[in-house]
Amino acid sequence: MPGTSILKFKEIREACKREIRESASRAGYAVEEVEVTEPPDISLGDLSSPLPLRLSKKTKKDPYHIAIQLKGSIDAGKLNYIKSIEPHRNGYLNFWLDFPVFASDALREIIDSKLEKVINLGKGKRVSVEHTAVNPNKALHIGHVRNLVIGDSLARILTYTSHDVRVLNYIDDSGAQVADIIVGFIFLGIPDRVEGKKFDQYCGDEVYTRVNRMYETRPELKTKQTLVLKEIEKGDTEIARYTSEIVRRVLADQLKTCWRLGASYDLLNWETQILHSGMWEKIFSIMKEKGIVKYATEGENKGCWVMTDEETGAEKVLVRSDGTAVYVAKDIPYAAWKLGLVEDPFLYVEYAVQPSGRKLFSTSLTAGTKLDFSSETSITVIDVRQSYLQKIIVSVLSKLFGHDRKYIHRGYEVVSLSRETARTLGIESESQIVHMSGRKGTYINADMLIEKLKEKARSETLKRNPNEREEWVDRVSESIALSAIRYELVKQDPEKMIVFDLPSSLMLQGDTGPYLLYSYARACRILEKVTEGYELNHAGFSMMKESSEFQLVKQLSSFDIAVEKAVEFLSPSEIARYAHTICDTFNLFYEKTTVIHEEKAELRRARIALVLAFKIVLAKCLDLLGIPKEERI
RNA sequence: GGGCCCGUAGCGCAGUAUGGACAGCGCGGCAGCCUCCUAAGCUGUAGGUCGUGGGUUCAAAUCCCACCGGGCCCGCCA
Repeated sequence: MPGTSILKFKEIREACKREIRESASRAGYAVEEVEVTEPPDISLGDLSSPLPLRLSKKTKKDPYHIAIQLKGSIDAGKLNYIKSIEPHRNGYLNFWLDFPVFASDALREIIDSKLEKVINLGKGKRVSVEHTAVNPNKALHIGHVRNLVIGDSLARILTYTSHDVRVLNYIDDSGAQVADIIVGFIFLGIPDRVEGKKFDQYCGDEVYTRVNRMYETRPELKTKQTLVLKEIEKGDTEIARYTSEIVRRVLADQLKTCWRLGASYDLLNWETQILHSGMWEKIFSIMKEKGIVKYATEGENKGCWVMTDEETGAEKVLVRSDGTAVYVAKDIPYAAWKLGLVEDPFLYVEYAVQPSGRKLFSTSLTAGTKLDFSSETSITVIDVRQSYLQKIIVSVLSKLFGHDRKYIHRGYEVVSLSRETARTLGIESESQIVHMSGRKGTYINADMLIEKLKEKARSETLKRNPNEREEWVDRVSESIALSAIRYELVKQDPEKMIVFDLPSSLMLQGDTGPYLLYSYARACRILEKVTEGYELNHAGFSMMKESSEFQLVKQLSSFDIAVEKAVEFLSPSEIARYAHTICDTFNLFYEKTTVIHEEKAELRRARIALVLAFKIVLAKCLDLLGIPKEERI
């Protein structure tokens, strides 16, 4: 088991907290939590505590005097890397780092470790992350990509922090959306083969939308949908087998997009198999025994099995009067399976080896081997519109099994379209935003967006590298396009809606993925030209004068703090923002100083170390965000 | 009717979880910087009643209450 890896900056901050607490206690103040933050300006020090301000509240003493008092009782010998401590008039206790000593040690631990060692936050805990889960009747649109990018980044971050991660992709192969395209193929004679277009796009763009338009003019078609759904639920009928074949063809194309976006999975969970596994019947009978569901003998839900919400008293139907389970009810056995709370009815077969090299398994009820995909914690990445239903699942699980395992809904807001972008799809709207709709065919397709981005990246790349081989240009354009789309959809707080605007999403400058790649390539190009080694002696760092140099060292040494936040809040955007911050500082450093042309050898070698450390940290961020790296763009 | 989320510069966002030192960044505007490690970069400038009103506090974008605006959810659909 690897030890917890803590970088220098956090270590120093924690040491300051401890020593301030002890100093306060020696000075006669009882203190529990000590806050130590970075001051807003470098002239105010490297670390700072507002504790004197807080103490003045209780004691009614002048905070400045408390600051002086605290400084007096601090045992400076216990604080490595701290050069000086100064009380500030405003009531802060400010700390200055001994920069040359700090910088050389901080960069050494980054360079020596290459950040390859995991950060041991998870202690090997088994966690499942479910993401993507696109209905297998259409191609991915940008909303699905937000889901994928959040989920995939989360899985990468959790793996890096020593969680034992299993990535699940749920395939709803028995839902109405799939039934719709089957209705189109079987009852409307729409061809189930297409030339010159991905099959998933064909199904979504042409078949699904067409069938839904026809429902409006020919309502009797809905009975065909019901028929198909019944057949799928029965299983092993001609229609069920045909549906399975279509679903697999759609999924194959969807996975191409997912893999292209850098995602990979461990397991495909098929809804039909969950349906046919008998898990629901078992759980349903336990729910009946425990009184979690009851049979409604009167009222509007007469003849249904319902669950009552204690808070509101509202009834939620779980089993219809015809005996079939509703959507959320089907999710309950799956959720219980994820957490290993029910006997696993599945066998597992290898479905594919993914481009990442990772094996992708599929559940099976008929053949395969026994494997263990259960987890102590399950994370389901699904948009906020599902919050209510996800809450029901949590509630049922805790009533059934208690609270020793965690079912977490990682919600995120949807991606909608700007009015202008909606207009390009032929939608006129009064409001500022327009929601995408698969049924209506109003969405931005993911493959299309990647291609547009790639095209733009290609022309920019050719401008800068006119003599490069096509193969190289193609690879770099692809990486730039992927960096753009992944960063765009992950940088924002998940709680906030993304209003997608086509022209601005095609931008390759500013706060974008390509900016990160550009910064990375800049660092690589410097290191490529370096003809000597780096050096981590104090002398070189003591010659540094630029604030960007000080800032960059501190920021690089704070990498683990960003990772911890990302894990704590299950929010990959923390890493995206951190990556952007270090790039800003690096580019400032690049403008203000020179590395290979620096004449003073010691300073030059210290700067080489700084660039190298930057490259290592940014590379790790890009890995965690699933963004491909290029040494030159 | 009940519940959840969002509201910070013209536009898009960070900062809110742990209240604290002048509210930051990107795009767009204007003015600049490539005989020098990639100008997909950098600098300067203009631009803000932190939705509104109250409250708590020495101190509020941050905490509490109310209200306003926007989005979403509350189906024997999935």
